[in-house]
Amino acid sequence: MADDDTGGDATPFELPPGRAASIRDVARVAGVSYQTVSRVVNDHPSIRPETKQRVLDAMEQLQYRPNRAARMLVTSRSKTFGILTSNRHHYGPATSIRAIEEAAQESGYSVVTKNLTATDDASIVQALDHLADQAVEGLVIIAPQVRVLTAIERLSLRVPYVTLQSTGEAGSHALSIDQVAGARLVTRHLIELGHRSIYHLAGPQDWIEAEARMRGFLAEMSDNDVPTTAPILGDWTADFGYRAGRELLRFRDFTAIFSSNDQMALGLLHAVREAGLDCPRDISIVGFDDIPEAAHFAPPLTTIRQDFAEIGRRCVALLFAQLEGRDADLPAIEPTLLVRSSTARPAF
Amino acid sequence: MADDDTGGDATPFELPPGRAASIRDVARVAGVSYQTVSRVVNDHPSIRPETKQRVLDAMEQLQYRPNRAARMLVTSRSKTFGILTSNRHHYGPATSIRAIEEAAQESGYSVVTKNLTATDDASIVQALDHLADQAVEGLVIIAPQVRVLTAIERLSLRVPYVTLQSTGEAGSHALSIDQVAGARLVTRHLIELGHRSIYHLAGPQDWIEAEARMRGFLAEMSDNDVPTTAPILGDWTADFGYRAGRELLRFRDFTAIFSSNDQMALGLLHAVREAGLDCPRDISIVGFDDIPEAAHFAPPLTTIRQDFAEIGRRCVALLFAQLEGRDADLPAIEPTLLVRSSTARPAF
DNA sequence: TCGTCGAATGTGAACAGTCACATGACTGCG
DNA sequence: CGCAGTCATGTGACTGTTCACATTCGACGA
Repeated sequence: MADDDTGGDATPFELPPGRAASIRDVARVAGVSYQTVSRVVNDHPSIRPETKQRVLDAMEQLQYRPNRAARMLVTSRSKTFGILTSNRHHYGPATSIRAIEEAAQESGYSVVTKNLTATDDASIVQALDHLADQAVEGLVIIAPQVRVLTAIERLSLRVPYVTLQSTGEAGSHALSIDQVAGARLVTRHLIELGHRSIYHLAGPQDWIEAEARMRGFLAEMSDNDVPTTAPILGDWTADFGYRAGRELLRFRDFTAIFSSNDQMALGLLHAVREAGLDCPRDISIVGFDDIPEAAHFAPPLTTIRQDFAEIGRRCVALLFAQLEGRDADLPAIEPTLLVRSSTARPAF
Repeated sequence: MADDDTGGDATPFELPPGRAASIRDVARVAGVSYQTVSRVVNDHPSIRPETKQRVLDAMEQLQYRPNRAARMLVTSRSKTFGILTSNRHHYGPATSIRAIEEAAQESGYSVVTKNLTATDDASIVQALDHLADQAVEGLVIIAPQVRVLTAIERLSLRVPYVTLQSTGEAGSHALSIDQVAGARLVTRHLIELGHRSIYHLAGPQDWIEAEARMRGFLAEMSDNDVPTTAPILGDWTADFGYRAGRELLRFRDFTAIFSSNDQMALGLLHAVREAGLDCPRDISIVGFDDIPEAAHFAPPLTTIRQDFAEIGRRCVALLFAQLEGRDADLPAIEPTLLVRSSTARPAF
């Protein structure tokens, strides 16, 4: 049953050196038609196990690799998602990206990330353009989202997209992680400790999560009838936190600061120390994100932990849902409060 | 001159809804052959400016986008580089990745990053496989490099690759950033301050840069006839630094520690503080990398700054050099020492 | 005046897959 | 015993682009 194949003679079949094996080469070696090989590759049900094995062997022998380009061309599906990110070295985004990559790959998708260097409209458009060139089938946006969103509208990209954080308004585009709830959580923690004058060091306001955290802060404060001052708009960096802290400490008309992320909180801590004050004795500071370093700050930072990996996974799930035209309604992920040593009752 | 085109009548030419415009559609609208359109796209020299404009207009009108897949198929060039990374959220790698993406894109290349979750051989092979599926033309490796390198050998990948850090030995594959020099720099700094018992908290030894930094440390120590103890092998995390610090402080038979990266130094700082000691009065600590947060540690960290962006750019340059078969000999980048407040003369 | 050259453009065939349809063999049923 | 139906496999056409090779046309030198 084995020696009836076409020309099963001494020629071990070698292909021209430069070229990689194609489906047809495999077919020839296995003694079947190229279509059969294609069926094996896509494991079509009706194929004899014996034939399948023969094809598999041939593939092994020729080191066959399906050609993505050809498949992409004919199916006009790139099996690629794009991620638009701007500060990827931040812990949260980076963790999510990793999870996205993994989840995507499980479904045979790959991921192209594009970094936004500047946040002006021109570079946003250029970045989206680049992603469009890759024929991405879906988009995850971890960037100054409001601007990107309008750019997408303007370019009339016909691609499903997901923003990493809840917009509070949008339907299937936004991932409902309750940033607002997280912000309320830390704020309540401070209030319960007895703080009555609390500053908020916010993130850039074109970031939806920055805006959501700020909303949560303001809501919790007003719910508890604590008067608020205008939030300070930062840029996520420790440097900014430091400078803001120095500025703030010139007056010292507060007992606590809620920083919209952990990096800025680090800068704040630095400024407090430099002013000869002690956190948490004189001033309580809380962060947001729980980066792996936060536990080793001086003092270890009270913060909000978010499950960034889970967020990433959900991004992919949502994208697939949109691709398949169904509505995936994922329950919101609840952030958790991590009380460490940077918060205490106010001194007076 | 404008109304002599073929059939410039009332049909505005619309293509079947689902399909995107192809080179042939553009050709029809512009009244030229598809080859001419192809020439315009690749800006071939001999094409009449007038014709070119007509084609350009048609492209604009149809919102034409060249189809990557088709081009890839026929040229068998993916115009894609792969990055294999393992701890991308670390500042250094992340910064380099961004620079790589940018530099690549300038030459019309895109970048696919693949994250290594586990560092066992199986997942390395799987990751390389995934990258190979994308038909990447070059590879940048930011990962436990020695293992990856052997995996590449074993898979007989015929792709030029660059490792982010100097191996000290390899030729054109390795990027010569002088890790050894950097390590010598900090070590000398400590020695010059008067330290004679210095511990080294190293990175995982399958990371080439970890190994190089350790080599630099040992070399500088022995050059100055300072006796050394065996380096402690860490995992780059602040958590590890903290635990190692606690362990080390039980004996306190040293006056300084050189940590192979800033994160571990942060953990060390934490342990020192917790032991009721002061850095730098009791113990000096130095890091490596100069992450943006290092300036805000308690105390601000003395460390080695590396130009990660420049490294990224060079990766791409090297890759192109390898692709074109020429030898690019880039001068090494010299790291610089940043003295902040975590180092001082030893107390006794 | 004619062949030659180069510029500008067109034609056919590849590239490596998938899809729709066709074919042949075998099974089960009336 | 013939016919329908399924299983296993094969054939031809098509995807959007580039490459190698025509073809046309005007200019120019012999």
